[in-house]
Amino acid sequence: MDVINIFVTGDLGESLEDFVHDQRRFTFDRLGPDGPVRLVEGPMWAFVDWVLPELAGLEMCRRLRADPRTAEAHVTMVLEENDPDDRRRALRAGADDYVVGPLTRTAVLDRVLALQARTAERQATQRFELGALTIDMAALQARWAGQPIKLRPNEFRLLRFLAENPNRVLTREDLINGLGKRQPPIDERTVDVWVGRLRRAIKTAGGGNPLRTVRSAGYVFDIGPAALLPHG
Amino acid sequence: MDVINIFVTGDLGESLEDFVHDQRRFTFDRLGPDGPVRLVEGPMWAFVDWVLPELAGLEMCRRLRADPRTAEAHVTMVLEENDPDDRRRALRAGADDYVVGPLTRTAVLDRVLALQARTAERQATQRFELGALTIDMAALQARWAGQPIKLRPNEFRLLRFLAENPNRVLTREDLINGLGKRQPPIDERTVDVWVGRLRRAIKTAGGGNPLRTVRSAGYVFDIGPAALLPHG
DNA sequence: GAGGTGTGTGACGCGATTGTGACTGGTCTT
DNA sequence: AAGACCAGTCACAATCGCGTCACACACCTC
Repeated sequence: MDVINIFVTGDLGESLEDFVHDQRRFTFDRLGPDGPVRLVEGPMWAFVDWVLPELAGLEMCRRLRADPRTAEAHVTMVLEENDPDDRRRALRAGADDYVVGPLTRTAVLDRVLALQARTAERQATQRFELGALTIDMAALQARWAGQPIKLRPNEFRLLRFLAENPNRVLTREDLINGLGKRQPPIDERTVDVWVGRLRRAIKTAGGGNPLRTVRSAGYVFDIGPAALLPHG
Repeated sequence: MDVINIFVTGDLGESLEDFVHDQRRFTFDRLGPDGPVRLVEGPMWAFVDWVLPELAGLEMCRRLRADPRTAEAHVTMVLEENDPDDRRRALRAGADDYVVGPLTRTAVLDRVLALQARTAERQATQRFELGALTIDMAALQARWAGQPIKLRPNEFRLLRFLAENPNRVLTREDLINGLGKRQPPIDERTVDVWVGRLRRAIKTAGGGNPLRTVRSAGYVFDIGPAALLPHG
């Protein structure tokens, strides 16, 4: 079973316990001024308060990055206010991203699961599943609930690229670049046709429509974080 | 097309010209002791030599940070040797990072493109959590207590801008400018309609009303204890 | 070369989005 | 109490964005 180690500063540590969700075990630990209280194996996620009793959050952030035991951790800075300067400082101090507080259990799990899904699925290059959809990279074959989807080469590449970036709006430009079609230059509206054809192919195989249009922006492959969280 | 403006000190400036790579246009300029020779729009990247003919690199670095025209630039210090003390001094003087020279055109581009990609990735995963409200910039989606809010493009932009400046009264003019609608000129009363539509959308998703009207002034996104609670 | 498949593009039409003017009701001033 | 001022809301028209289709062209197969 996967183990995901979450470290938090501040009060949240007390109210969280180890538990299992979705085939993964989560452990929660406190993060003190001298680093993690306990050494662990596996991926680490750290949530660092902007203001700490003994130490500024930025300094904590830098220490995490400098310490080889924690240098690889994914660090999320917890801001109290949405100040652009603070955001910039946080990222510069080594944070990978940030949320604007207060930090709740939902916020933590939401964040970890969403980013986990995004990065983990991408690394399992051979075959990955997103809901009812299965994509087999080796066989160049996609299935919906076991039913094969008849896809043309370009449609498969499109589906693959969208599925590799779930829950993220990809502009038409992103998609053109992502499919490696920069040369010769492609009209952005052509992407609409690609998506239309892909949707029809999935539908023909009895599938739903995981591709959401975001007006005046692009397209997303939707797998809602709400679907991952039972308690909501 | 994206434009990336690169400023260099020292000799490199002569050998570089504007050119296009990877769908982006790069412009190269010299950085003199009095700052950039030319004013530009768009992101700026500065490469500062550790040793300069007229000026120490550290001092140049501080000047860049102090000058509002260049305060937002991404500053890379070019070191001759990999001395830890120098690196620390460079970062403390305001540099964002450093490379160990000599500086070649390839080094510059690699650096800029790599950092570009990383910050783009980070910005793409940005997410605010303001109490019950979640704004996911990657998915271009807002949620209230986990419940998706159905927003039209303009409403999303408005919510985003308000949430980026919480607890601050924004005039109708601020909002029009903040959404980038200076051209063609927009009637200020139109903002009232925007706000009305946004409020209704949040309410439809089961949310409260974090948008407070400030009579004869504008609107505020309220992040008070009351507004934070679901159904507040 | 004939037939078939895959793909990019322009055109068309529908529905969503959005700015605006008008009306309503509330609040403050005198 | 009357008037001035201000914000919420509605209906409507103009515009915009997207889905779709038919077609042209580039391949491949036999």
